[in-house]
Amino acid sequence: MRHDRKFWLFKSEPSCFSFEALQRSPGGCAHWDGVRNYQARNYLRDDIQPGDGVLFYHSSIRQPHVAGIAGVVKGGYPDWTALDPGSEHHDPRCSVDNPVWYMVDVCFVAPFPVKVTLEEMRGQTSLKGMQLLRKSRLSIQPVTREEWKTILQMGSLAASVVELMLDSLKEG
DNA sequence: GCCAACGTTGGC
DNA sequence: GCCAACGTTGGC
Repeated sequence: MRHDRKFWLFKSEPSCFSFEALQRSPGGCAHWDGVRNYQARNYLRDDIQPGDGVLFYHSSIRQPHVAGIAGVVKGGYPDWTALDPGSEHHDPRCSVDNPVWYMVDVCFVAPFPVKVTLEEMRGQTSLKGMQLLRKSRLSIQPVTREEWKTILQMGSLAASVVELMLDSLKEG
């Protein structure tokens, strides 16, 4: 069993890219591209590894919530949308030699039988330390194993089963 | 739609 | 390298 798995929360506006859209993507997988914040970039480039668990969070809607679980299948590599003049994420400062921005690949793992809303998370004493509930507008945030387990429990997902699914994702 | 929080830009 | 101005995020 792997002991170095990390956990993350990825934010997305569902009108832009939803958890359901990830599920419908080819193979249930997609590039997590377009991130244009240095702190988030550093996590993508340096820390996020295949097999890591992702809480897929829907932001900027009436009831913000964690919609489900995704898994990382490919660690950080250059985000080519930054080089594409036709992309809305184009960044003219970037080149092949200096990509600046990075992305990872994620795959659908499991939806929450019960969506975990921001409001419910705020009500959980054990989640008081979560970055999401404190300051950050950061779109990629680390999540502790304890926070991960609490949120899975709130959403009626068995953490042990999800870990097995993340293991199998990692193995291909 | 408002606005607080906060990241980025650019003049000095 | 400071910091004011400005832009963006995202909950409400």
